[in-house]
Amino acid sequence: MDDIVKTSGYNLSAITEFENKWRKYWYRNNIFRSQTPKPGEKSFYCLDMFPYPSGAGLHVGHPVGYIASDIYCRYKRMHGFNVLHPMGWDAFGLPAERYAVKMHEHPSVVTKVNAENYKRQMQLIGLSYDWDREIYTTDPEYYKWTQYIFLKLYNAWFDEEQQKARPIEELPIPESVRLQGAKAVSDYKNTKRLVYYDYSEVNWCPALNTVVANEEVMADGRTEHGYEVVKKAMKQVKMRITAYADRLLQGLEKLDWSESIKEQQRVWIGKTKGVQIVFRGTNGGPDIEVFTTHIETIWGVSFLVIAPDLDIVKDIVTPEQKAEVDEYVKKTALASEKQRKMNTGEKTGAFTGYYVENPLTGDKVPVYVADYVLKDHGTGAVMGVASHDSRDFDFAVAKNLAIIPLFVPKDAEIAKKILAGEMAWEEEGKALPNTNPVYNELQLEGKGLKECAELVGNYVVEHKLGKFITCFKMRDWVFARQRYWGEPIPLINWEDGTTTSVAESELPLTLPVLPDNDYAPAGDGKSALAKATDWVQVTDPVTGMKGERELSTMPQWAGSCWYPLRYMDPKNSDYLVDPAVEDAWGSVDLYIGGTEHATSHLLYSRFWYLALHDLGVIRTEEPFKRLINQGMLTSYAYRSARGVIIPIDEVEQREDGNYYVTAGSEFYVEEDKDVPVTREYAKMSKSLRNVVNPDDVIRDYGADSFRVFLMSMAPVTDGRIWDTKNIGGTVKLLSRIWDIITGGSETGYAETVAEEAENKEVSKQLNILNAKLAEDIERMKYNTAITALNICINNISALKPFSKKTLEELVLMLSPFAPYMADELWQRLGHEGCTYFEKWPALRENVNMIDETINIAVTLNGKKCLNLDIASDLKDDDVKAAVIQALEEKQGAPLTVIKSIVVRDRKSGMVNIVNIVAKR
RNA sequence: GCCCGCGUGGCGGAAUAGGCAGACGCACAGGACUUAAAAUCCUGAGAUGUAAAAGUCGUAUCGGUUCAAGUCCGAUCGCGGGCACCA
Repeated sequence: MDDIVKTSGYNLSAITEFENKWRKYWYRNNIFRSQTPKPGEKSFYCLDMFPYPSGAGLHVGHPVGYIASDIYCRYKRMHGFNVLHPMGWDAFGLPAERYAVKMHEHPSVVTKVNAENYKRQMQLIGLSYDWDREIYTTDPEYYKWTQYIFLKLYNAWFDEEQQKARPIEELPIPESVRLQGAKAVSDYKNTKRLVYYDYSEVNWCPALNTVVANEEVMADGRTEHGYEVVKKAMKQVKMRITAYADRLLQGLEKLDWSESIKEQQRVWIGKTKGVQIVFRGTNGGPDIEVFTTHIETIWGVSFLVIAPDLDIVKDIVTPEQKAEVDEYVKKTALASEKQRKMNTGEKTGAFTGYYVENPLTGDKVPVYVADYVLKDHGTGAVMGVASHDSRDFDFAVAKNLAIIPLFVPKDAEIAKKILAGEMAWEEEGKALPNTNPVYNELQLEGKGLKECAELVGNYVVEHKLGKFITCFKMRDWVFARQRYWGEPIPLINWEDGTTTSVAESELPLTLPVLPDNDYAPAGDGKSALAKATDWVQVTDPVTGMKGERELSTMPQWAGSCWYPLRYMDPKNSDYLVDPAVEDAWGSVDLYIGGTEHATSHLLYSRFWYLALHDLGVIRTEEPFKRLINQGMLTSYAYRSARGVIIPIDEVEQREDGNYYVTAGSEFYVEEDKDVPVTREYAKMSKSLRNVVNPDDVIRDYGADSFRVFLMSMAPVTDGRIWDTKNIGGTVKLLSRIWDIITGGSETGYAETVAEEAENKEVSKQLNILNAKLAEDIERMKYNTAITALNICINNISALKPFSKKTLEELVLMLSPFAPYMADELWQRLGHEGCTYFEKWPALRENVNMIDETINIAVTLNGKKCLNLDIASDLKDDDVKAAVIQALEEKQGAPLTVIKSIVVRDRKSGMVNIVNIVAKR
């Protein structure tokens, strides 16, 4: 493996030696430590999404983002910025708890072991984290503040008028409530808090014996580990994130995030505007309100559908239909999330026997229950318009209900089908004639969909039949897990049915150690905490009333919602972050991580910041100004003819280009020795035996090569395929630089010349490199930055000897990418300490960047026909004349020029292309 | 089904704002050095064509705008990601 690194003095033993040396130097001297910025000091806050430290350690894919941010930070540092670049551990979570259950050991033990391993690997790579600011979300000194924030939100309500959270004491209590006494007032407050209890259906996972969040349920209706999820009503702690729907949506506009993440959040929030309209009950029965975004189709309503789990169902169902409806309601309630989703397309339902009246036509409309209508969206009731909604169409077909066409498109074939009731039409069309008086009063016939929608909507609102409303798809956040390994929720439920919060002074409310170290859930959906009876049972010292602590813990997202704040002031025991310190750093300037948190962490975190800002707890409103999502790293995986997955390092490529199992491997089978294995690529995973560990790569090639290689493969945001055998090009580049600087000297550096004696071209090339690096690092295109380094080396390597200044500048420009080597060379050049604190080289002045003659392309009538050398200082007219002369010479005939265009490079102003349009 | 993104040599990728497509690297071939190999250095290469040139074709496909299109517009196909009965 190590035969690639064999050139010059840049060989593996030397690399290992100096990398170890500098690693010790950096971390022992704490050179990456940062201090709170002083007034007027330039600062930069760069944050990596902190990892959950799993037992497997880092594979080579994880550091893509870490190295990307590290290069950026080192570059910023060299530009005089005070850089905050911290790292910590999102350490609560299921794997550690499962391990603890199995081993009968407190989960903090394995958590610590795993995190230490991650830290070791990160230091191996040379990441410039300030480890003095390391945090664990599981540390009581940390989760004390998570609980503190929880209490702030619990003791707050959302003022719709002001569109902001306010302390619960400021909640206006209606006179009618006040008259009913203290208990009524308290209950009223509880319905308004940002944190509240709610009996609601949750995703219940029987296998894990816990509740999981919507975003943890995959598209197939299972958890990410494949366990089945069913619906179950439970009393849950929830957070009122929906109150912030509008602000979360609007806030996106100001953020420098990828459009795709913003769009995912927009879709998740799911804002829709429509009309809520009342269908009057018949025979004295209740009215039903529906929400629709297509009020213009109200003329085509042939039925109404309500969600089976709405309370109103039992009030409207007729005696004759009761049996059928009851059975349907029961069946849908039992159906798992998965079954429900599998049913897409096939419509089922039951008739309630009840009728309502269409407010515009007066028609009697039958009411059905069907599970394709969701209780939580709008009013949980929709108007069935079979001809203009594909779901309603399917339902109408299944139940043999009327299909009333209203709009048809120009296309005659389609129009015919719509009129025949053979298909639903959901796009633009013209309104058909109708005998309804209101329809004709509004003169809808012949008008388009949108125009009709406006006319009908306004009519409905003016006549007080309905109102314009806005709906959101987003639901409130179920903020509880029936698990042990999470932050305890600081609430107490008393025997009189009231709930109080733990006093701030009692925080942190720490997790109790459980008897016999038994961390398995207590069953019945209760977390393992139920077993800590001493901890759970509380008695009010004043009244003697008994109570029980909330048994569920916070979801894993809790700690990560606010962690950027804590890094600024990690040891503050008086407050989560000193406001002055928060002001000094501001919010995160650059946040780097994967896309998998698009609608979870990144949304929850924004929600907490907004609420905390409203309540005056923190100063900033948005956590992350710029977000970069690194691409996924995949790796090849090999499968033998027998279907066995072969580990990546036990496969070799033969001359025919195919891959075979290496002789001597335990997977080697004599009969198959000439049967190629198939190659696929996939995310690194144990089961595919394609995991590459950075420890191994660094052992074989050094950390600098690992860093540069990983960054050279593709832009940070793109996916990439790891293939160790391609690392040779990177090693070669670094060794060429090494040779240029050292010149073959054992401990010193190459022979140098005075600056004036150096080849003029060198200055030009260094300036080109410098400008290119600045540009590429800023937009995080490290692959082209490394290319620029390569080009520069190619262009100057034959121009030695160099000045010492040149050698120094090269080392400094290399430093963010390959810091170990840069520091070693820096020392060889006679400097004390490391490059981390050095200034990035300035562009050299008085360097002639322009050659005397330049080569230009000439196109005739849009087609390239020749290249021409011209003096670089010619004016456009002279260029044209020269070009036309050259063309005429080539053709041997005069040219009738119609038009001529001289294109100059935007930056240099040099002629690039000349295009001549001539008569043929 | 809907939304978003992307299709460039054998491969990873470059072309930042419509201006010489294929930079740079990997892999490959030839040469130098070497007893030999490795390493290193030099040279070559989109396809087609030619003795070599010239020429022709070429950024998924078809069409359009433009003096000029990988880049802009329209349609089609393919791949990747997200959402998924949200009325």
